[in-house]
Amino acid sequence: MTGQRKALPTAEELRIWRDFIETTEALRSELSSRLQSESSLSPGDYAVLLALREAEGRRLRPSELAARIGWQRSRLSHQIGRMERRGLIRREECITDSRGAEVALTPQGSEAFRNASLPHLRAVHELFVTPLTPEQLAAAEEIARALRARLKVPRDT
Amino acid sequence: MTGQRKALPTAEELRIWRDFIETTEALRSELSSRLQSESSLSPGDYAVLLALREAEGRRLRPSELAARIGWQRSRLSHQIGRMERRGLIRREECITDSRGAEVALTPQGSEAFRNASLPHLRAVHELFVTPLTPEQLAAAEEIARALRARLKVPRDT
DNA sequence: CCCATATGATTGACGTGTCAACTACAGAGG
DNA sequence: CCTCTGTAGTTGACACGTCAATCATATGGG
Repeated sequence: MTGQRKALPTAEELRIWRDFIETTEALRSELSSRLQSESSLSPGDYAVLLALREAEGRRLRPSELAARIGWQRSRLSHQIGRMERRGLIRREECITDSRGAEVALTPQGSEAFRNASLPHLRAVHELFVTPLTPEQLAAAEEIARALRARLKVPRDT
Repeated sequence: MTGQRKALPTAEELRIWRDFIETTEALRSELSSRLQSESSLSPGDYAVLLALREAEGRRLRPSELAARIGWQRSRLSHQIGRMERRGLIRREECITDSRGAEVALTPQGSEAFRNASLPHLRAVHELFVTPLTPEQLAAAEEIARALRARLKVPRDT
């Protein structure tokens, strides 16, 4: 009833927004760069390998894999192509649906993930967990929840 | 004295981390998509246009521009090339240093920014400011500060 | 059985980001 | 003046992401 929906951020709110978004971007970028230099894996590689390791039989249908990591199918398809060239995963035909495919972890992919995992988790601890107080960590969770709630809504008038 | 520096996140901390990073990524992606569909500008375009508008004479040396928005020069150079093709900015020679160049806002670039600005700020308000309580907004600021402090440090042992 | 449509997956075009060369000029020292 | 080194900026190769189009097969209705 107040037209708040169309309101603009104040200078202060805008400053916080920029700090916040730039910081999370820098954080992502630093994690990505460490993962790359320590393990020759991109964050995308890591996400795919993680999902496959946790999957029944270390294999998944592309659609199912895409759903689990929240990607669009075409993005995954490109990623799978790149990973297959490097021998991290293997594409196989699907028995129950000849339109479909299956993505399977190779021994090399499995090993690459094992080597990457520990350093990556340490980096997450160092760069995200350590700098925050327990209260801030809890606040981060609530902030994420609040933001996510608004994002899911299609976009009201 | 406790080996904490090498510690791993707990399952709970890892969950929070994933929620947090995925949410900020989704937020960035939504903002980007709205900017694109409402104004045909990418976040990169917007950042460059904003910096130029705020610059003395609406022009900047590429290095100075890169520094202000925190980009590497090569990234900016590619961006400038794309924006020049679309008529948003213009490259000019630099009088005081013949190695150098200057990037100047064109009337079209200026107008594109004007058209993009209001809807973009509204989106920031809607998707970031509105969903958070004042306490959460303050907490977001502190969290960003804490994370940034750790990131700046080169990387201790 | 055959067709219309839906679904699984891939592809190509293109914008974007990083990294490592590379070009061209500036500026200091001989 | 000349060389040596540093700096401004660009470029090319390649990884990545999105979008729209495409291909092949599945599937339900006549």
